[in-house]
Amino acid sequence: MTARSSSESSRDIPEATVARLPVYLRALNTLADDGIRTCSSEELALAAGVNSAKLRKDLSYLGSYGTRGVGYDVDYLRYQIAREIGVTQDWPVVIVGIGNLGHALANYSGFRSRGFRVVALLDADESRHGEVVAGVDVRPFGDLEEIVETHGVAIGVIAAPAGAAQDVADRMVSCGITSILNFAPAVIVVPDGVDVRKVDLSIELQILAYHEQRKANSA
Amino acid sequence: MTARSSSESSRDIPEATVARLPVYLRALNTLADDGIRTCSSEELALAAGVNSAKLRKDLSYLGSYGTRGVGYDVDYLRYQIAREIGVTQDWPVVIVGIGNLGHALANYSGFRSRGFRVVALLDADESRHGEVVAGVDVRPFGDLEEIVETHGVAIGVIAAPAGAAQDVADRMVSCGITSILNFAPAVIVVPDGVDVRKVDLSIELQILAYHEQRKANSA
DNA sequence: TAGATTGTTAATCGATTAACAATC
DNA sequence: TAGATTGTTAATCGATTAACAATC
Repeated sequence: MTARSSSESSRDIPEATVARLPVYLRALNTLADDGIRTCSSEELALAAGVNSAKLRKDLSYLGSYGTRGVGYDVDYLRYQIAREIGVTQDWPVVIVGIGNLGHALANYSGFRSRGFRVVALLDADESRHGEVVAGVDVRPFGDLEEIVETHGVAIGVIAAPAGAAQDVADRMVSCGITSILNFAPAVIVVPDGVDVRKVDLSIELQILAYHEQRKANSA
Repeated sequence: MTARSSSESSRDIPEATVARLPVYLRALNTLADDGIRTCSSEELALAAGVNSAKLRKDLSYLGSYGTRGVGYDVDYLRYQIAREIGVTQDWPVVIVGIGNLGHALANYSGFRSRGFRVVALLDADESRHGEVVAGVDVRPFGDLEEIVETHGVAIGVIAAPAGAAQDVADRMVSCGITSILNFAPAVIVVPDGVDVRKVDLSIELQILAYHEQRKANSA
């Protein structure tokens, strides 16, 4: 009775599928770079490192973009996935915290090539203000609101120390940012409607250590 | 009939649980730093950002380390989780590729504090050999085998460009490395018995972009 | 038409969660 | 004993996968 009417065809794509769409997009880009114009689900699955049944199931949530007996047109599927993810548009982002990691992120070419444009680098350390990193000015944290408004920033990246992460997140939210990528090794709490994803470098190593330890024990 | 006999009590911890153990460990460290000596599953779950039922279920795979009616001893549980993960021991790691990201990883304090010791930084670029980053020498990629043997390295980190990732992984595997953390935006293929985890910075941003786009569409 | 490959079904598997008996 | 909180059960939910009908 309360079905949302919409001209959009795709609805409720499972989270696990959403997380894999960028992987498929990257694989398609690689195939395109190699001059491949058509591929089967088997070939694309191989390039993406997943099971082909899973790939077809995932793609079926987007629509029916393949041709039975033939496969997928690389360029066409690439465009459809990019559109679905939203990377056909430009996403201005701000990075807060310009230590080693912030530096690496600012220079990361993978952002720009996928429509993410770093419009500002913010740091609490006054001595760094005015510095230029990767062609972008380092500015005071207090400029956040102005920058968010000027550029229509919806996505913020936290590369600040753990102790500052919650404060940074609070300020981001109050300025209107609704998506946060958190590299600080700290849990941050945000209101409903704000998405947070986190990347914790040492957690990934710890997961490997766990399995490594088990290998050693069973040897 | 083929049950493995072992003095170890914990068996077959689900992957989803393994991935959360480091999060619990971090939360416990934070509590300990705040001088808190005992906590309930509710309190720890809050600090870790998970549901308390899930936390208790997760901990139950390790054993029975709490006290009904009382809660968990922070130090004791911390030790048990650290032991289970394997971070009570020292893990020598090598990092291959010393660009911006490799630089940031080499300097990342969260590694050392959790028992991961960067024993070498390797780079194909000869002009960087001899350089010292974060107190560690940058050495030729060809030294990998010697370093792995000398230090007993089991874990390798790939911070090289995407195009080099598979080659680096192959070399790591042939030198005896059995766990790889891959930061290169490329799928790498390894033999059975070798664990790979990957961190792709731009994929996380793309997942946020997808949700951001949906918020905009439904507004 | 014959061969190939998609898109979908349905079975299985694993993860989450609320509820509560056990017990400190 | 009464109150609190764990550890476990069982129900639910979501994700994966093999198999195959649909169809190019």
